[in-house]
Amino acid sequence: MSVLFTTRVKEIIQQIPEGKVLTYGLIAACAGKPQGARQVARILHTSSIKNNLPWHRVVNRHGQISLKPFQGYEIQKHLLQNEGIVFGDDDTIDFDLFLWHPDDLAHRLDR
DNA sequence: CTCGTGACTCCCG
DNA sequence: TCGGGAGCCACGA
Repeated sequence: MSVLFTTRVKEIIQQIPEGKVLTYGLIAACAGKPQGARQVARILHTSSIKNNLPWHRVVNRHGQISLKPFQGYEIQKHLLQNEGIVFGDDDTIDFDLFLWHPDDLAHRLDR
């Protein structure tokens, strides 16, 4: 509430632990804009370089990498696998195992 | 300030 | 089941 949407997005992404992932929509919702998934992607794209964010831990709501092949797809997949995340036959991540569940999410919204 | 773009998501047919 | 269209809004030029 007291901070910018952009700032929140960065904070949330930085808090994602290794071996876990989050979706664009979820991050957007946590940051206060359930419809801002696309903005998360843009913020991520621009801020990941400056702030050195773990952008590879962010995937779309299907549990798949949104990037197209030769556009970062392989890199992200490699980084995730390197952290212990497993991809299914359709390059899908199992949310039951790897989706990050923020503990104090509700509490975080008041910050 | 205005305009174009996009690492998403939802809704319909 | 799957593809196309529309909405969303931050960022860079």
